[in-house]
Amino acid sequence: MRLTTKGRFAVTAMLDLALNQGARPVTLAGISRRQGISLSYLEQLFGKLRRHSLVDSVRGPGGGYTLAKQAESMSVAEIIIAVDEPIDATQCGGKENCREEGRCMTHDLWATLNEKMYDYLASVKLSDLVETHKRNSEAAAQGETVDVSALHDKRRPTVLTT
Amino acid sequence: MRLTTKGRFAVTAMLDLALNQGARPVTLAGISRRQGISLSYLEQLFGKLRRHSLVDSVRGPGGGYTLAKQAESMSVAEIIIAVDEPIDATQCGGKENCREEGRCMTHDLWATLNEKMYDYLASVKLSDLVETHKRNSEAAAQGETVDVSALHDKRRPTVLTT
DNA sequence: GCCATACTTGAGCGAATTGTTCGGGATCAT
DNA sequence: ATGATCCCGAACAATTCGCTCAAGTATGGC
Repeated sequence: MRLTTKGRFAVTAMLDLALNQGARPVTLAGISRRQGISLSYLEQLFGKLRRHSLVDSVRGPGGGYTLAKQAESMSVAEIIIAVDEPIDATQCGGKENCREEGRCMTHDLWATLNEKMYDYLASVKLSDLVETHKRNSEAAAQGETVDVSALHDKRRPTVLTT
Repeated sequence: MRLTTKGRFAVTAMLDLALNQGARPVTLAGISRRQGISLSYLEQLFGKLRRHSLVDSVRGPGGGYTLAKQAESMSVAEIIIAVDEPIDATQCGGKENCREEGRCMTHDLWATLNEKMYDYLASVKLSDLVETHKRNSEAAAQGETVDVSALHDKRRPTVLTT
Protein backbone atom coordinates (compact mmCIF):
# COMPACT_ATOMS: atom_id res chain seq x y z
CA MET A 1 0.00 0.00 0.00
CA ARG A 2 1.43 3.25 -1.11
CA LEU A 3 0.66 6.60 0.36
CA THR A 4 1.13 9.52 -1.99
CA THR A 5 -0.51 12.76 -2.91
CA LYS A 6 -2.42 10.94 -5.59
CA GLY A 7 -4.35 8.96 -3.02
CA ARG A 8 -4.88 12.10 -1.00
CA PHE A 9 -6.37 13.87 -3.99
CA ALA A 10 -8.72 10.97 -4.43
CA VAL A 11 -9.81 10.98 -0.81
CA THR A 12 -10.28 14.72 -0.89
CA ALA A 13 -12.42 14.43 -4.00
CA MET A 14 -14.46 11.62 -2.50
CA LEU A 15 -15.01 13.64 0.63
CA ASP A 16 -16.22 16.53 -1.47
CA LEU A 17 -18.50 14.18 -3.31
CA ALA A 18 -19.93 12.86 -0.08
CA LEU A 19 -20.41 16.34 1.31
CA ASN A 20 -22.16 17.66 -1.77
CA GLN A 21 -24.29 14.67 -2.42
CA GLY A 22 -27.91 15.56 -2.95
CA ALA A 23 -30.69 14.96 -5.38
CA ARG A 24 -28.48 15.30 -8.40
CA PRO A 25 -25.11 13.80 -9.19
CA VAL A 26 -22.04 15.85 -8.38
CA THR A 27 -20.08 17.10 -11.37
CA LEU A 28 -16.34 16.91 -11.64
CA ALA A 29 -16.35 20.55 -12.64
CA GLY A 30 -17.81 21.36 -9.23
CA ILE A 31 -15.25 19.30 -7.39
CA SER A 32 -12.53 20.86 -9.47
CA ARG A 33 -13.74 24.33 -8.59
CA ARG A 34 -14.21 23.66 -4.89
CA GLN A 35 -11.06 21.65 -4.31
CA GLY A 36 -8.72 23.25 -6.79
CA ILE A 37 -7.88 20.02 -8.55
CA SER A 38 -7.56 20.09 -12.30
CA LEU A 39 -10.53 18.68 -14.15
CA SER A 40 -8.53 16.31 -16.29
CA TYR A 41 -6.76 14.88 -13.31
CA LEU A 42 -10.09 14.33 -11.63
CA GLU A 43 -11.30 12.57 -14.73
CA GLN A 44 -8.42 10.15 -14.52
CA LEU A 45 -8.97 9.54 -10.84
CA PHE A 46 -12.69 9.02 -11.20
CA GLY A 47 -12.14 6.70 -14.11
CA LYS A 48 -10.30 4.43 -11.70
CA LEU A 49 -12.78 4.98 -8.92
CA ARG A 50 -15.60 4.02 -11.26
CA ARG A 51 -13.80 0.90 -12.49
CA HIS A 52 -13.34 -0.07 -8.87
CA SER A 53 -17.07 0.41 -8.27
CA LEU A 54 -16.62 3.15 -5.72
CA VAL A 55 -18.65 5.66 -7.70
CA ASP A 56 -21.41 5.53 -10.29
CA SER A 57 -21.54 7.90 -13.22
CA VAL A 58 -24.45 9.53 -15.00
CA ARG A 59 -23.79 10.96 -18.40
CA GLY A 60 -25.34 13.88 -20.11
CA PRO A 61 -26.69 17.15 -18.76
CA GLY A 62 -27.48 16.95 -15.09
CA GLY A 63 -25.09 14.05 -14.88
CA GLY A 64 -22.07 13.55 -12.70
CA TYR A 65 -20.94 11.10 -10.09
CA THR A 66 -22.55 9.55 -7.06
CA LEU A 67 -21.20 7.28 -4.37
CA ALA A 68 -21.65 3.67 -5.37
CA LYS A 69 -22.30 2.69 -1.77
CA GLN A 70 -22.90 4.17 1.61
CA ALA A 71 -20.21 6.44 3.00
CA GLU A 72 -20.35 4.32 6.14
CA SER A 73 -19.08 1.31 4.27
CA MET A 74 -16.46 2.98 2.14
CA SER A 75 -13.02 3.10 3.67
CA VAL A 76 -10.10 5.35 2.98
CA ALA A 77 -8.09 2.25 2.15
CA GLU A 78 -10.43 1.36 -0.69
CA ILE A 79 -10.12 4.79 -2.20
CA ILE A 80 -6.37 4.87 -2.00
CA ILE A 81 -6.00 1.40 -3.44
CA ALA A 82 -8.34 2.25 -6.29
CA VAL A 83 -6.13 5.04 -7.58
CA ASP A 84 -2.73 3.85 -6.41
CA GLU A 85 -2.69 0.65 -8.33
CA PRO A 86 0.77 -0.75 -8.05
CA ILE A 87 0.70 -1.88 -4.51
CA ASP A 88 2.50 -4.64 -2.78
CA ALA A 89 5.75 -3.86 -1.12
CA THR A 90 6.75 -7.44 -0.62
CA GLN A 91 7.62 -7.94 -4.26
CA CYS A 92 7.48 -11.62 -3.58
CA GLY A 93 3.82 -11.14 -2.91
CA GLY A 94 2.18 -14.47 -3.25
CA LYS A 95 4.91 -15.60 -5.54
CA GLU A 96 7.50 -18.23 -4.97
CA ASN A 97 10.23 -16.34 -6.70
CA CYS A 98 11.14 -15.78 -3.13
CA ARG A 99 13.37 -18.73 -2.67
CA GLU A 100 16.98 -19.33 -2.05
CA GLU A 101 18.35 -20.03 1.34
CA GLY A 102 18.47 -17.34 3.88
CA ARG A 103 15.36 -15.65 4.92
CA CYS A 104 13.12 -13.36 3.08
CA MET A 105 12.94 -11.15 6.07
CA THR A 106 11.38 -8.34 4.18
CA HIS A 107 8.56 -10.61 3.21
CA ASP A 108 7.41 -11.15 6.76
CA LEU A 109 8.22 -7.61 7.66
CA TRP A 110 6.23 -5.90 4.97
CA ALA A 111 3.46 -8.38 4.97
CA THR A 112 2.87 -7.56 8.60
CA LEU A 113 3.38 -3.83 8.37
CA ASN A 114 1.31 -3.63 5.23
CA GLU A 115 -1.49 -5.48 6.88
CA LYS A 116 -1.44 -3.18 9.86
CA MET A 117 -1.43 -0.10 7.69
CA TYR A 118 -4.27 -1.41 5.65
CA ASP A 119 -6.24 -2.35 8.74
CA TYR A 120 -5.96 1.13 10.03
CA LEU A 121 -6.89 2.88 6.81
CA ALA A 122 -9.69 0.40 6.29
CA SER A 123 -11.05 1.32 9.69
CA VAL A 124 -11.48 4.93 8.68
CA LYS A 125 -14.68 5.32 6.72
CA LEU A 126 -15.66 8.11 4.41
CA SER A 127 -18.50 8.86 6.79
CA ASP A 128 -15.96 9.45 9.55
CA LEU A 129 -14.28 12.09 7.43
CA VAL A 130 -17.63 13.69 6.70
CA GLU A 131 -18.41 13.79 10.39
CA THR A 132 -15.04 15.19 11.28
CA HIS A 133 -15.25 17.86 8.64
CA LYS A 134 -18.73 18.93 9.64
CA ARG A 135 -17.73 19.18 13.24
CA ASN A 136 -14.59 21.07 12.37
CA SER A 137 -16.28 23.56 10.13
CA GLU A 138 -18.90 24.21 12.79
CA ALA A 139 -16.23 24.78 15.36
CA ALA A 140 -14.34 27.00 12.97
CA ALA A 141 -17.47 29.03 12.37
CA GLN A 142 -17.62 29.66 16.09
CA GLY A 143 -14.02 30.67 16.17
CA GLU A 144 -13.16 27.73 18.32
CA THR A 145 -10.15 25.58 18.12
CA VAL A 146 -10.72 22.63 15.93
CA ASP A 147 -11.14 19.31 17.56
CA VAL A 148 -8.71 17.02 15.87
CA SER A 149 -9.20 14.06 18.12
CA ALA A 150 -12.42 13.13 16.44
CA LEU A 151 -11.03 10.02 14.84
CA HIS A 152 -8.91 9.05 17.72
CA ASP A 153 -11.24 6.54 19.23
CA LYS A 154 -11.75 4.60 16.04
CA ARG A 155 -8.90 2.26 16.62
CA ARG A 156 -6.88 1.33 19.57
CA PRO A 157 -3.14 1.88 19.46
CA THR A 158 -1.74 -1.01 17.62
CA VAL A 159 1.20 -3.17 18.41
CA LEU A 160 2.92 -5.74 16.35
CA THR A 161 1.26 -8.98 17.22
CA THR A 162 1.71 -11.62 14.64
CA MET B 1 4.28 11.17 5.81
CA ARG B 2 4.89 9.35 2.62
CA LEU B 3 5.01 5.62 2.28
CA THR B 4 7.12 4.43 -0.61
CA THR B 5 9.58 1.73 -1.45
CA LYS B 6 12.37 4.07 -0.50
CA GLY B 7 11.30 4.04 3.10
CA ARG B 8 10.92 0.29 2.93
CA PHE B 9 14.45 -0.11 1.67
CA ALA B 10 15.61 1.97 4.58
CA VAL B 11 13.70 -0.07 7.12
CA THR B 12 14.94 -3.28 5.54
CA ALA B 13 18.51 -2.04 5.76
CA MET B 14 18.07 -0.94 9.35
CA LEU B 15 16.62 -4.29 10.25
CA ASP B 16 19.62 -5.99 8.67
CA LEU B 17 21.88 -3.69 10.64
CA ALA B 18 20.11 -4.53 13.87
CA LEU B 19 20.24 -8.25 13.15
CA ASN B 20 23.92 -8.27 12.27
CA GLN B 21 25.05 -6.00 15.00
CA GLY B 22 28.02 -7.36 16.92
CA ALA B 23 31.43 -6.34 18.07
CA ARG B 24 32.27 -4.61 14.86
CA PRO B 25 30.33 -2.11 12.79
CA VAL B 26 28.22 -3.47 9.95
CA THR B 27 29.42 -2.57 6.48
CA LEU B 28 27.18 -1.32 3.73
CA ALA B 29 28.80 -3.88 1.44
CA GLY B 30 27.43 -6.58 3.72
CA ILE B 31 23.96 -5.14 3.77
CA SER B 32 24.11 -4.72 0.02
CA ARG B 33 25.07 -8.35 -0.42
CA ARG B 34 22.51 -9.74 2.01
CA GLN B 35 19.60 -7.54 0.98
CA GLY B 36 20.31 -7.06 -2.69
CA ILE B 37 20.31 -3.29 -2.54
CA SER B 38 22.86 -1.40 -4.58
CA LEU B 39 25.76 -0.03 -2.58
CA SER B 40 25.41 3.52 -3.81
CA TYR B 41 21.76 3.60 -2.96
CA LEU B 42 22.58 2.40 0.52
CA GLU B 43 25.16 5.12 0.81
CA GLN B 44 22.54 7.71 -0.01
CA LEU B 45 20.10 6.26 2.46
CA PHE B 46 22.64 5.95 5.25
CA GLY B 47 23.82 9.47 4.61
CA LYS B 48 20.37 10.63 5.56
CA LEU B 49 20.08 8.17 8.41
CA ARG B 50 23.36 9.43 9.80
CA ARG B 51 22.37 13.07 9.46
CA HIS B 52 19.22 12.23 11.36
CA SER B 53 21.29 10.61 14.10
CA LEU B 54 19.81 7.17 13.62
CA VAL B 55 23.16 5.54 12.88
CA ASP B 56 26.78 6.22 13.68
CA SER B 57 29.55 5.64 11.20
CA VAL B 58 33.12 4.46 11.59
CA ARG B 59 35.48 5.09 8.74
CA GLY B 60 38.42 3.11 7.60
CA PRO B 61 39.03 -0.62 7.54
CA GLY B 62 36.89 -2.45 10.02
CA GLY B 63 34.51 0.45 9.90
CA GLY B 64 30.85 0.54 9.06
CA TYR B 65 27.64 1.57 10.71
CA THR B 66 26.10 1.00 14.11
CA LEU B 67 22.75 1.92 15.53
CA ALA B 68 22.92 5.32 17.17
CA LYS B 69 20.49 4.22 19.85
CA GLN B 70 18.73 1.17 21.16
CA ALA B 71 16.52 -0.73 18.75
CA GLU B 72 13.84 -0.52 21.41
CA SER B 73 13.68 3.22 21.09
CA MET B 74 13.94 3.52 17.35
CA SER B 75 10.64 3.54 15.54
CA VAL B 76 9.81 2.70 11.97
CA ALA B 77 8.39 6.20 11.64
CA GLU B 78 11.75 7.75 12.41
CA ILE B 79 13.46 5.68 9.77
CA ILE B 80 10.92 6.46 7.10
CA ILE B 81 10.89 10.15 7.87
CA ALA B 82 14.67 10.27 7.77
CA VAL B 83 14.84 9.11 4.18
CA ASP B 84 11.51 10.32 2.80
CA GLU B 85 11.47 14.03 3.00
CA PRO B 86 8.05 15.02 4.22
CA ILE B 87 5.61 16.29 1.69
CA ASP B 88 3.03 18.95 2.06
CA ALA B 89 -0.10 16.89 2.14
CA THR B 90 -2.45 19.73 2.68
CA GLN B 91 -2.07 21.44 -0.67
CA CYS B 92 -3.04 24.66 1.03
CA GLY B 93 0.39 25.55 2.26
CA GLY B 94 0.51 29.09 1.00
CA LYS B 95 -1.66 28.37 -1.95
CA GLU B 96 -4.89 29.99 -2.79
CA ASN B 97 -6.85 26.78 -2.75
CA CYS B 98 -7.50 27.29 0.88
CA ARG B 99 -9.36 30.46 0.25
CA GLU B 100 -12.34 29.67 2.38
CA GLU B 101 -12.02 31.31 5.69
CA GLY B 102 -9.76 29.65 8.13
CA ARG B 103 -8.68 26.29 6.97
CA CYS B 104 -9.53 24.14 4.04
CA MET B 105 -11.02 20.78 4.60
CA THR B 106 -8.04 18.90 3.32
CA HIS B 107 -6.01 20.57 5.99
CA ASP B 108 -8.01 19.03 8.80
CA LEU B 109 -8.40 15.81 6.97
CA TRP B 110 -4.76 15.16 6.31
CA ALA B 111 -3.57 16.58 9.53
CA THR B 112 -5.67 14.00 11.30
CA LEU B 113 -4.92 11.07 9.04
CA ASN B 114 -1.26 11.94 9.00
CA GLU B 115 -1.16 12.04 12.73
CA LYS B 116 -2.76 8.64 12.98
CA MET B 117 -0.40 7.13 10.46
CA TYR B 118 2.54 8.55 12.28
CA ASP B 119 1.26 7.36 15.63
CA TYR B 120 1.00 3.86 14.36
CA LEU B 121 4.38 3.72 12.68
CA ALA B 122 5.93 5.37 15.69
CA SER B 123 4.54 2.60 17.86
CA VAL B 124 6.41 -0.04 15.89
CA LYS B 125 9.98 -0.22 17.08
CA LEU B 126 12.94 -1.68 15.31
CA SER B 127 13.20 -4.18 18.14
CA ASP B 128 9.68 -5.37 17.32
CA LEU B 129 10.78 -6.12 13.79
CA VAL B 130 13.83 -7.95 15.09
CA GLU B 131 11.64 -10.03 17.37
CA THR B 132 9.15 -10.79 14.64
CA HIS B 133 11.84 -11.80 12.24
CA LYS B 134 13.60 -14.04 14.71
CA ARG B 135 10.37 -15.78 15.56
CA ASN B 136 9.49 -16.23 11.92
CA SER B 137 12.86 -17.58 10.92
CA GLU B 138 12.79 -20.06 13.77
CA ALA B 139 9.42 -21.27 12.62
CA ALA B 140 10.79 -21.56 9.13
CA ALA B 141 13.77 -23.53 10.28
CA GLN B 142 11.50 -26.12 11.82
CA GLY B 143 9.32 -26.88 8.86
CA GLU B 144 7.96 -24.60 6.30
CA THR B 145 10.04 -23.45 3.47
CA VAL B 146 10.03 -19.79 3.88
CA ASP B 147 11.89 -17.92 1.47
CA VAL B 148 13.94 -15.64 -0.03
CA SER B 149 16.74 -13.37 0.24
CA ALA B 150 16.39 -11.39 -2.86
CA LEU B 151 13.28 -9.55 -2.11
CA HIS B 152 14.33 -6.30 -3.38
CA ASP B 153 15.01 -7.85 -6.66
CA LYS B 154 17.11 -6.20 -9.24
CA ARG B 155 15.10 -4.53 -11.84
CA ARG B 156 11.94 -6.47 -12.10
CA PRO B 157 8.75 -5.11 -10.64
CA THR B 158 7.46 -8.52 -11.44
CA VAL B 159 3.96 -9.60 -11.49
CA LEU B 160 1.45 -7.99 -9.34
CA THR B 161 -1.83 -9.56 -8.60
CA THR B 162 -3.70 -6.77 -10.26
C1' DG C 1 -33.04 17.38 -34.61
C1' DC C 2 -29.87 20.47 -32.24
C1' DC C 3 -27.19 21.80 -28.76
C1' DA C 4 -25.21 22.20 -24.37
C1' DT C 5 -23.79 19.39 -20.63
C1' DA C 6 -20.90 16.10 -18.79
C1' DC C 7 -18.74 11.70 -18.77
C1' DT C 8 -14.92 8.93 -21.38
C1' DT C 9 -10.66 8.19 -23.43
C1' DG C 10 -6.06 8.97 -25.01
C1' DA C 11 -1.74 11.46 -26.16
C1' DG C 12 1.65 13.90 -24.40
C1' DC C 13 4.50 16.96 -21.35
C1' DG C 14 7.45 19.05 -17.63
C1' DA C 15 8.71 18.01 -13.16
C1' DA C 16 9.83 14.97 -9.63
C1' DT C 17 11.16 10.44 -7.77
C1' DT C 18 13.49 5.74 -8.00
C1' DG C 19 17.30 3.13 -8.07
C1' DT C 20 21.46 2.70 -10.47
C1' DT C 21 26.26 3.46 -12.34
C1' DC C 22 30.39 6.05 -12.36
C1' DG C 23 34.09 8.74 -10.57
C1' DG C 24 36.13 10.45 -7.43
C1' DG C 25 37.55 11.76 -2.19
C1' DA C 26 38.56 11.22 3.05
C1' DT C 27 39.80 8.40 6.90
C1' DC C 28 42.15 4.80 9.20
C1' DA C 29 43.98 -0.29 10.47
C1' DT C 30 47.56 -2.93 9.15
C1' DA D 1 51.51 2.76 1.35
C1' DT D 2 47.64 -0.21 0.55
C1' DG D 3 43.24 -1.24 0.86
C1' DA D 4 38.89 -1.14 3.22
C1' DT D 5 35.36 1.70 4.11
C1' DC D 6 32.73 5.78 4.58
C1' DC D 7 31.55 10.02 1.97
C1' DC D 8 29.99 12.97 -1.89
C1' DG D 9 28.07 14.35 -6.21
C1' DA D 10 27.02 13.99 -11.00
C1' DA D 11 24.48 11.73 -14.43
C1' DC D 12 21.26 8.44 -16.08
C1' DA D 13 16.85 5.50 -17.61
C1' DA D 14 12.57 4.36 -16.01
C1' DT D 15 8.62 5.49 -13.83
C1' DT D 16 5.20 8.36 -11.66
C1' DC D 17 2.75 12.87 -10.82
C1' DG D 18 -0.26 16.22 -11.96
C1' DC D 19 -1.58 18.66 -15.72
C1' DT D 20 -3.05 20.35 -20.54
C1' DC D 21 -5.05 19.49 -24.82
C1' DA D 22 -8.03 17.16 -27.78
C1' DA D 23 -10.94 14.37 -29.22
C1' DG D 24 -14.83 11.38 -28.50
C1' DT D 25 -19.85 9.52 -26.51
C1' DA D 26 -24.26 9.63 -24.05
C1' DT D 27 -28.21 12.36 -22.55
C1' DG D 28 -31.47 15.81 -21.38
C1' DG D 29 -33.70 20.22 -22.73
C1' DC D 30 -35.18 23.22 -26.40
